Amino acid sequence: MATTGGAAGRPEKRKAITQAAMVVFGREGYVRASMDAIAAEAGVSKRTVYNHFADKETLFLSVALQNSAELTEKIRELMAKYLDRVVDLRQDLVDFAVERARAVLSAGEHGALGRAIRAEVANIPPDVLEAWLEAGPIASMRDLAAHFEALAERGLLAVEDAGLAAEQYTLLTFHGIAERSFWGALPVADEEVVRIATVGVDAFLRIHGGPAARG
Amino acid sequence: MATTGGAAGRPEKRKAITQAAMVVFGREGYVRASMDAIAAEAGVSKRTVYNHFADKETLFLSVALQNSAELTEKIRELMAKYLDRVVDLRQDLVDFAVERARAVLSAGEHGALGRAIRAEVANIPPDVLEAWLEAGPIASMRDLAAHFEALAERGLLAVEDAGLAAEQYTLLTFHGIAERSFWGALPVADEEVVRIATVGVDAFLRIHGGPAARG
DNA sequence: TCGGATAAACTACACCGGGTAGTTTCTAAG
DNA sequence: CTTAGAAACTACCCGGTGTAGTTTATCCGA
Repeated sequence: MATTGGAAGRPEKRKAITQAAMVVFGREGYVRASMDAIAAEAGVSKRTVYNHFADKETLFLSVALQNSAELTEKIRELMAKYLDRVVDLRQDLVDFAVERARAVLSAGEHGALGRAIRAEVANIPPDVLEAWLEAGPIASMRDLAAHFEALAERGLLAVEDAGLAAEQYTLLTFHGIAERSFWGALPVADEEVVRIATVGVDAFLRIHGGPAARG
Repeated sequence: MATTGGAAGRPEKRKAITQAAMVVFGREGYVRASMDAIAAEAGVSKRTVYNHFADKETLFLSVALQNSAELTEKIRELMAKYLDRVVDLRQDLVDFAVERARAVLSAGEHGALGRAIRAEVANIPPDVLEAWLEAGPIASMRDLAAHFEALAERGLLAVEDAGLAAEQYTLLTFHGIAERSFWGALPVADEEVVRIATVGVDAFLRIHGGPAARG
């Protein structure tokens, strides 16, 4: 019987499998990826893969959730680094936008799986999709909103709806690049990332710039 | 020999095939879609499909380009309707945003194929991808920029870079919904579309509102 | 205007090669 | 005795081709 959910078997093998699954699913997408390829990438027999995960779909969804949580954590660290102790608001907002774009879209790593999920959205069970959103994009948005709230209390931003501000910041500084690079599938020049982030922050500050930021 | 490029065979059959291909590719995605399913959907034998299109990839790319051009034309009409003779700027910008979102994301139709392309971007020949972008998103952006330019000359908008304004308008009024619905894969309540468009336009006018729009 | 000949296009169906998910069997090692 | 590895096996589906027969459009002669 496959130990689909709980931790079973050698943990390091399981880790190797999930890591390999992220790589292969991210590179090939769900449909194209084969269990043989994942087993090979993990340096493990296919039997072992099926000992840890019931089937292809279970493996994919499991890895997707894990990846989503990891990325959220990484972004959370970036926020702590750039938005906790703000001195130069505009510069810090630009730096965070750039680093986030790099973290999500830089070749292969975290964003690739997100692309696979977006491609498969119609075939993902609603509750799993919900969980993925909650652990990923929604969580990041909440974190960002909390930071904006704090900045607003310091008078650096003028926001009545921090959630809305977080969304608009993300749209203006990130989604343009994400769309242009097709969520990391195509490379984007780093100067382009910086340029878009800068322009986006300026626009954002026009909307939500606080008293201290208004000319 | 397959008559891949030129018009050959019965035109109505060819039309039925491209139409069916749009439906099936849009619903299943490139990899999952089978040529059998497309032939069945078209009410045509599989051999006929291969008489009109050399192979699956050719059919997909051909249909993608056609679809892209059609959608661009549809959006162009919406711009003509809402942005040619503007009287109430804010209302017209909202109306256009809502109608565009409906046109692109409404269940199944035009946006579905775009999703398939975004999923396959890594496997699409660069020159074809370029052509798709040029006939689709880039063309629409240019059209919108031209309209903004005209509005700026009337003093309704304050834009120095109309292209940038067009992008920001699109981000603020459209991409939020597109991302939330995964480009039409999941349904979105119409009130939500209207709400996001309205909020987006207000933000946009904070950035680029012209003299006549400033309080 | 009509009726059949002709050629192109289409259909139905079997078929091939290749690839995949998932299972099983057997073997080795800790 | 438990766990994993290797590899073969099953059952299936897909892209694409070959073929033989059928439909459809076009044209030509009376």
